[in-house]
Amino acid sequence: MSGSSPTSATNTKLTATVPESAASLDFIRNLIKADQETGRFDRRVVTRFPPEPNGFLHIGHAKAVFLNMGLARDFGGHFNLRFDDTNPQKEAPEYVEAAQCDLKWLGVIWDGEPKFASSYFEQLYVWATELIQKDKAYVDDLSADQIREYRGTLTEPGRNSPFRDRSANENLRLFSAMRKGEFPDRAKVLRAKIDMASPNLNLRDPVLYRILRAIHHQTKDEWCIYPTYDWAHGQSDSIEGITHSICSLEFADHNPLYQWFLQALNIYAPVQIEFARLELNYTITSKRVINTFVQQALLDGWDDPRMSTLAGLRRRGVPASAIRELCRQVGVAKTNSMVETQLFDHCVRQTLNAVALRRMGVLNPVKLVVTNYPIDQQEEFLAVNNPENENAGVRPISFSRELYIERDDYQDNPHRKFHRLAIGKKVRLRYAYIVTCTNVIRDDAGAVVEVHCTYDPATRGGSTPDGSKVRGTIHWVDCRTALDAEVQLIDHLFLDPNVAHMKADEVIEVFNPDSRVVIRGVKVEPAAARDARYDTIQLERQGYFRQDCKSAPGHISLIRTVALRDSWKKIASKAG
RNA sequence: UGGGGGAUAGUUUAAUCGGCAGAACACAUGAUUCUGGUUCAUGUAGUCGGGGUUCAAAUCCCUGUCCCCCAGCCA
Repeated sequence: MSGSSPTSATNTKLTATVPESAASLDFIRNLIKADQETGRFDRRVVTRFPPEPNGFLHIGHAKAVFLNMGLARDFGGHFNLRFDDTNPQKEAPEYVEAAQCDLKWLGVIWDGEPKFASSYFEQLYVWATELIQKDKAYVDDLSADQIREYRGTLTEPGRNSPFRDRSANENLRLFSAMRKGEFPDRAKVLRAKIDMASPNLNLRDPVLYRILRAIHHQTKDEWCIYPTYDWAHGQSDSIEGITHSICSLEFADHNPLYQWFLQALNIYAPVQIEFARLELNYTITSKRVINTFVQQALLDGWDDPRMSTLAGLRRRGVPASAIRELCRQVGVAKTNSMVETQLFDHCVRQTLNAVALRRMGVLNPVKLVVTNYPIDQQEEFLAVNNPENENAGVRPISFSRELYIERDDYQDNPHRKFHRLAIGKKVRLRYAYIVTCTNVIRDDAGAVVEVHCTYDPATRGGSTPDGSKVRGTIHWVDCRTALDAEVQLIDHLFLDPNVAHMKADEVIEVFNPDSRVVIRGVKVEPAAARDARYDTIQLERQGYFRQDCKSAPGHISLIRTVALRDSWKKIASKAG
């Protein structure tokens, strides 16, 4: 700190919580650390997460929220949730609700009550009149089209509006009349008087207020004029005492305007820092595109399990901690970047591997008959719930003469490295017995309808008392106890990894029609169906699954969160 | 082509004052394994180009190239 010794518990905490041991901090943490060391901020760090409630939160928001909350936590500061609700035409109360629900699920804890930019409307109005009195704002009668014309272009300066030189008194009177509803929607605006020739277009007399007769989800019909983002954002930050206002790269050009307002009003000025937002390949977050897809019934809704909305990821069975881990691995920088979904999948598997209960389920069943097993006999084996965690315990699984196994686990003429069933070959039925395939029964078309095996009673539990090695172990479920289920196999929603940067009307062209494949006739052990309702489970050798919370009551529909890594696929494809 | 931002393995990132370019994912090979999972070991692979300063440059200087953002009364 600035050399003075800490005198209060608060100060002690502040210095003590600066992350110092960390080998490498991101550029924002380095900046804040430097700010604290030079005493640039004499107060503790305050950050905020400021979503507009105009849609569902997605994985990109997760990065922003973890960054802002992490900053506050790391530096012993304060973290606000604020809804930037300045455009009632696009916003709705259900988004305010959903955002809080999604954030809680993510494990985000904000300090105090959620804030709303709309609760600062009166103060913003007062400040606007102050600007007018200082001859720094004026009421403009130009239409939106005319304002655009007058603004000039990237290379040509703009021209002053003919209404730019109205007197402060006239502006005050007109602005007050705007608020009172004396003019039709969009008839007039309040603009800052800055510089129509500025090379930064944001400084060419930006609009501060527009007339809009819309019912606002928070302020109802109290207002018919609404502040723009630029006018509301910085002052809201200032009111909340935000020290570091973190935003995404595209707002860098707004920073001079952000500071201009605060200086003109002579009020506390936070520092704005821009970072690159999170983009995932094969993924889109555009609200407009998502809406179009929902309307065309290509998507279930905002919580479609193929989507990278938090609601979609949650429904898919992705744990919140995996999203946090992804954000941690991705880091924070100013370089535009596109993260591979493989990294995300890795984070999901890593998290789930440690905690997911192992269960057995057969996606594409064929019957296996243990011909030398007594017809009336049934027994139970104990199967471990999670080999990564002994404390997860065991569960009983039922075994009898007729089982379901994966159709793929039998082959007529197997590749040399195929370690599963073929006539004459041995395989271990997981946790049960070693069996030897004797023959298969076929239908008229030649398709296998039953695989026949004999079992060795000495191998009970799957052990090999004679010390022999059995390479293959396959999963199975008992026909007597198996439950019918369906499974939703989720794949990329789009076929083009760069879809996030495509034009909205091109996106439809790369929609992946196989992004959700529903498989029926699946057989699962009872515990699988039971546990998948509350947690994401692993179906051994298949992947991680979660009961679809949107499916009909009593109907078992498991969404595959992510498949297991599969090195056999590579071996098999090499062999041809 | 006005302004702003950026460029380190395939991807995302790290590198204190100018001092051994380091990770993770992906990929490849092998070992272990009652999940072709997990775990472990090993390997392939990088400083945008060209000059300059220096014993020493990802880092400093000059110069060029490429990418992203900005012309909403959206945020």
